[in-house]
Amino acid sequence: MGMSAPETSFALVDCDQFYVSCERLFNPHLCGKPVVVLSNNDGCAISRSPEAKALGVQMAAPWFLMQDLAKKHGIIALSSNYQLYASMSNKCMAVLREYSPRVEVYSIDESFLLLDGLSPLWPDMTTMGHDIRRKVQTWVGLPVGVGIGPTKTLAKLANHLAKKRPVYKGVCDLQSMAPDEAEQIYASLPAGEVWGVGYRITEQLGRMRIHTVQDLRNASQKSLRQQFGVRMERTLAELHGISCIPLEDVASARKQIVSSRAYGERVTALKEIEESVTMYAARTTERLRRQRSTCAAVHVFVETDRFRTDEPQYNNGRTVPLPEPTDDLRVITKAAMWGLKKVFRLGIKYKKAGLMLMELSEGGRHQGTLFDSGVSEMSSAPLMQALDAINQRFGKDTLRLASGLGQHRWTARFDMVSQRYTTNWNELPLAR
DNA sequence: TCTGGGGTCCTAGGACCC
DNA sequence: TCTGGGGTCCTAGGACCC
Repeated sequence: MGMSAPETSFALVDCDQFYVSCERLFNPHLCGKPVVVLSNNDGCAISRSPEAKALGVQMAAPWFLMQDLAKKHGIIALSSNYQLYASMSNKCMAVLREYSPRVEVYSIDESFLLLDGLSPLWPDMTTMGHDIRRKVQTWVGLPVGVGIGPTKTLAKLANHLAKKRPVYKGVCDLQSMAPDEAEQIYASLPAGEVWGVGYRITEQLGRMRIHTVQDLRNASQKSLRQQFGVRMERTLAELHGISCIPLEDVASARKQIVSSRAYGERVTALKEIEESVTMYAARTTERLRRQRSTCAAVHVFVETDRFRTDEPQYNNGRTVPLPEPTDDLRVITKAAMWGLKKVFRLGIKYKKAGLMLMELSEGGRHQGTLFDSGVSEMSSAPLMQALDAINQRFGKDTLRLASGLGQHRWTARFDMVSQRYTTNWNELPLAR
């Protein structure tokens, strides 16, 4: 009798075209039509409906280049609404936590679930996968795919199969397959589909005649390690079912916090850049406090338009050490303004500016007032519209949507009986 | 003429992820 | 005219130390 190794198992649950799916939930007229969600300044398409993908809209495609295509096929383009997506994401994650006590929220639309010890609860894990799909669809209204495997890398790959190959109907469990069946699938997948194998490495692998996932699995561990480093070595082990990337279900504090934005129009005046950097200081400091950290250095940077290759480029940044670790907005803003003056040059057309909080440490001293500028005066109109749409769609008595705006938590409530909105503004408990 | 060996810390750059 | 924003980790090389 052979002892079977205690095998660990992961699921990756990921929402299809997350941003577009959220928008469709609030506006069902968008269903079945080509839809894209755009990035800041309506720059790039960052989420595409299947219909838009079929028309050839690529991920991160510059939207101004798609105008003809959009007009011709009636592609609907929407500006992004992150507060809404974050809210929907939380709802999804709450459903997933009913399936496993160990959930790692990997991104706004993806979670890893540790499945160890759960198999007695289900006839098989594919059944569980379909149950997850059904429940998220019913309770939250969003379509998800489920991939299952003995490592996170294989669960990711399985998730890709679940979404791309109709035969799986949205759930793919690599662990339920016979080894030769799995190998056939690996031989049909390009190596670039593997988590951690990006554009550059795919190119290099191609030159080594490594084209498919199966080719990669058959490659020599030593030579991969030598050419690509320890991360690739780990990826290889994971492809062989040896789990070496653990579940991180305790969210760790950020090591750096960035806020930056490209300007809609190019900017030449210091004053305007100062205004935006003041905003970035407030945003980053809020996040800093939310995770109860302090920072010991502030990095401010400015850039010209990198796409205007016909014009001279200027990229500069300055790291300003702080006298002591702090989360005081006044100190951080002051340091940022000082650094900005050091990198600002007259006569340059700036396209982008940003701020990074560095050398973060957890705990530490929290002091001062968090907000002294007008960041909280964001428009609540889009949120109101969204709330309206949710109510129309679900017809419930009341629905609540909370959002952090500046130093306040804003909660809107819609009462279907009285047909009235009520809003609450609460002080956000950031400082201890 | 000859020009060690071992260690740490820091930074820039590269690659990846969503 | 118009091209996103926010992260992580690893490595190589230089400075510096004894």
